[in-house]
Amino acid sequence: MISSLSLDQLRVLVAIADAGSFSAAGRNLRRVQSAISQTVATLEATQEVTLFDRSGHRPQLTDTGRILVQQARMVLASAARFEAVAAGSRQGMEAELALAIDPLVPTAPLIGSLRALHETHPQLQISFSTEGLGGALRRLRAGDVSLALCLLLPDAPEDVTATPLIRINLLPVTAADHPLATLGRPATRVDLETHIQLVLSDPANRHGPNYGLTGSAPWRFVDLGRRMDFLLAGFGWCRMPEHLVKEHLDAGRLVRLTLDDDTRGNTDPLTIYAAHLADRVPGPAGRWLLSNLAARVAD
Amino acid sequence: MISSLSLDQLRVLVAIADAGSFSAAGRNLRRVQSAISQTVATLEATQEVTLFDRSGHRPQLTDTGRILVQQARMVLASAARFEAVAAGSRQGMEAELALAIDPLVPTAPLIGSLRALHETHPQLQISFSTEGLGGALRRLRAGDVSLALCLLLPDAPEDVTATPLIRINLLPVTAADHPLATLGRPATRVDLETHIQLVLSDPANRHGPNYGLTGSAPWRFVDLGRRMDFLLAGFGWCRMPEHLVKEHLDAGRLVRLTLDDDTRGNTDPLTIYAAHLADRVPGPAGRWLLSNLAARVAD
DNA sequence: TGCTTTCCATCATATCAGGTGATAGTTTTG
DNA sequence: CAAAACTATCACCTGATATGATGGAAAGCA
Repeated sequence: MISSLSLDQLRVLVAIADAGSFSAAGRNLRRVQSAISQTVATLEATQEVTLFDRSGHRPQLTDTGRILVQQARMVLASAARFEAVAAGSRQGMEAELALAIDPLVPTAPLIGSLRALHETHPQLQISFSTEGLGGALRRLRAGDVSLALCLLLPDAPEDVTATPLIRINLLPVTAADHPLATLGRPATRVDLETHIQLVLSDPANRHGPNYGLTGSAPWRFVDLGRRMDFLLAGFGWCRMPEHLVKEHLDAGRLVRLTLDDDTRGNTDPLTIYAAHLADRVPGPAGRWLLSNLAARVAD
Repeated sequence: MISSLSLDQLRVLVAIADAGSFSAAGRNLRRVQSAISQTVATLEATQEVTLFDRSGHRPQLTDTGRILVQQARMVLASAARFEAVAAGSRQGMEAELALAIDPLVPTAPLIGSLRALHETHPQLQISFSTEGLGGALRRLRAGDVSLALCLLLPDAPEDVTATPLIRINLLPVTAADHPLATLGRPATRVDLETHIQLVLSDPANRHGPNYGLTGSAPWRFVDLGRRMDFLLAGFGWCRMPEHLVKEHLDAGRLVRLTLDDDTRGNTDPLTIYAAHLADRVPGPAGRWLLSNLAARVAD
């Protein structure tokens, strides 16, 4: 046998440390004292350590023994976590919750909900991925994640079930020193097409549809942060979620564009959906997260 | 039995995950395949979980099973730490190393040595205490710590064995705007006695000897940092370790006092000793730390 | 397709770790 | 000094578990 150490030996050791004597530990564990004595003896023999100092009346933990009791508590704690995970999945709890979210999803409420989820279900492993636009849906379809927070444009697929979660306003904006900012009248399609549009695009699908594409000279970005850098630097215009540009608008670094009727078609609020595969319903933890998140964004 | 989970079950579970099949795991563990099969069955029964999907040819880990394998690895890792501690103490290694240091001991080399000690003996628990002057020696005598880095003034006690470790220069200093700083001649005993001396004193022994006490109006401090604050604020003068005031001297915030022959008696370098009780010799880790520290301060 | 190999579940049997109960010795308590 | 509490040791026995054999199913191979 590679190692003869057993959890039972550790349980006995900790019980002795807690109870204060071999006999008391035996009573707590419902074993006779001799069994305790013997377990300690074999533990000491197999590990070749002296756990108790027998010179006095009742055995006293040695220095080594005290440290090993601490170690034993840690082992038992991790064993308890093992059993907690088992108990969780026994009640139908998924063993892990894998999430994917699209870049446009606001992270503030998500962070709060994830923290609350971890506190409620400490043994649940949570994994999280965010990639370019469309990545969340792709990971959902690939089976990598069980829950996606994503857009469903241009069309709602058949194989996923989605519930609306948040609506975010997209505002056409540009830098304060950009020509479009000083136009003095609503921008027409021609105005827009003569300037660079900074678009988010699905990196895996470069020639597919680009949500909100109007102009003809798009620069393509995968992540919002980098697009924001270019936007602030005055390289072009784009539609941005209201909550991300509010501060810049207030500070005057960005300005909101007014569009004429012709180009206003796709300025509807964008809806973020919580989606899962139709044949793979989220477990209790996933549903808990969704309801918590829904309550949080309702504020 | 409170919990029937055993380390052996976890070893088997992990072995299967590593080997890829029950049979291969059995070969690795030198048990027949039926023993593996049975262990898995009882683990699944007692925890009431399904670890393997038996629908295919060879059992495949379920989602829950995968997570539980991860958990099992963590339990086994902590069990391995338990055994590492036991193995360490089997070789005479102390189970924990408790240190106490006096405030004047320079911390820079100590931090380096402690980090190296932790890398060399990861399973060793290191505890560390620093209190007022004399506190290290007191904790050593009380048996709280096995090793003290401390002064041995005014006299070397009989019951401890000490080896010199570092000599630190004590410089009489005061703030640049203090009257003593602009004296223009070596300070006499009378000069010093008319000004406040900022002394470190043993908080447990307020009326005992105060190392380096010259003046008659001492302000007593327990920690060096606070004393430094008062020193810089121009409240008085004191002797400080060279390495702590070098920067302030260079910057002109503090100035070194020159003393006349009469008061120069106790300006000898102060020796920091590594001390242990004569009847309680440090183990390998303590000796390792001392030699590493000695090499470090030799630079 | 047919043969061989590999794999797993099940069962009866054997074995051994470990729990039980009794006893003796020691220290503490009153 | 007696009673109580505690531990070590021993013989004994129980039960968990490893073994070995068997059967069936899937996969590899010619």
